[in-house]
Amino acid sequence: MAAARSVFLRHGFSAATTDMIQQAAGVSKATVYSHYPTKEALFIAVIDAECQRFIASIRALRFQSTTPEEVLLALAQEYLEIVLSPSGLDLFRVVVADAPRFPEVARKFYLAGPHTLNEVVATHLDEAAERGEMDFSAVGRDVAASLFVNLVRGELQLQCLTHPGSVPSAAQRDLWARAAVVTFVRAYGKR
Amino acid sequence: MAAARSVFLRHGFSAATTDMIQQAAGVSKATVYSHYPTKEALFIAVIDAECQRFIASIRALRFQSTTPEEVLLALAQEYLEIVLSPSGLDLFRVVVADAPRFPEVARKFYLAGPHTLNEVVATHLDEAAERGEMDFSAVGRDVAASLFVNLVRGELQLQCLTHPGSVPSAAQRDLWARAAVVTFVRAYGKR
DNA sequence: GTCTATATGAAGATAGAC
DNA sequence: GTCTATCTTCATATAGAC
Repeated sequence: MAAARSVFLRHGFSAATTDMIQQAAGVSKATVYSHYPTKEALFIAVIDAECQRFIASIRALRFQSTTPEEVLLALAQEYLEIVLSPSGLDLFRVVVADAPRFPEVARKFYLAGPHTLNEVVATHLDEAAERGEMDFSAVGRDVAASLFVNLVRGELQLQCLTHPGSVPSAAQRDLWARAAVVTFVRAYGKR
Repeated sequence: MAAARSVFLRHGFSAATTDMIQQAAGVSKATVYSHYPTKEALFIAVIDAECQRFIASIRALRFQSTTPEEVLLALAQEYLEIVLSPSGLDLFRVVVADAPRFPEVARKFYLAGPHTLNEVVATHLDEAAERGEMDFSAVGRDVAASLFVNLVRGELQLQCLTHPGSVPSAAQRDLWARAAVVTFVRAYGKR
């Protein structure tokens, strides 16, 4: 599994070969096929496990800051770290690339990553709204949560995906996290 | 080229075979190789041409509305139509998937699509700022332009990429376009 | 459970005739 | 310029011994 994970995340489904996986694992071809019936089944197992890791890392995000700005900023910074990590980018790449061939895997990824985060954010927005700190009546809580997540992730993720190998600096991550929070709070914070 | 475009956009580089392209074009293997030396070269030619189409469609966006809201809304709606079109989604999928193997192609795509649009939007934001209708001093004009684009594209593009075949309704596109504009104007419009 | 060895098919690319 | 036929390599998957 570890070998398959490394190979599939790096090359995607089609370009990955069972030879690579077999060599990375230090076993023979037949050993791989004794555990998983086909290359497809192994791929699905790998991506499913990776989605579980993703969910866990997102659900582990914790915030006990004071102001809404601080909560959102902490959330933005930690989320950027996850999504811009090498494995985060590789997972996104592979899932999107092979979505037409593995639609179930892609759906599961959406639920594991973006959807889970939307829910986490929506919960925090609810609390802020209840405390009277913010107001989302213009678009609704769920839409607002998704808009915030996309503000945070958008530009940097796209740059990373189209400039493979070049990692954005901590300063850049901080800049975009703050810009997203500033925008969101200006739009929905009470004056 | 038309046959190669169809096959590469549907399957990506690795899963596409020269046989598919040859059959789709109604010619023989050797004919393909008499025009392009390798599969790689054909792929690069196809994606480059597609990026040119992308630039052209973005630069063709025109707006002569009155209020900043209307300009941004028209822009958002037309951009969503481009980016959520079958060829727009396929291009994104393939470019991102094969970025590690074809980094130059991926860089060109970023410049053709997201970067070009950022520039177009930034120009309009400049005009709005000069007219005193908006104020981007908090984050800067370029960052603001990118934030707006990501508000517009974010959620729907991600859903389309992870739910292949299911096209969002016109009502959904309208909902997200309006939500993005509302958020952006609330954040940066003069009161 | 794991190995070596191999079956079987398909991929990218070319030779040479028309 | 295009075709048919073919070369070579490498892919997935399996058979059978240890």
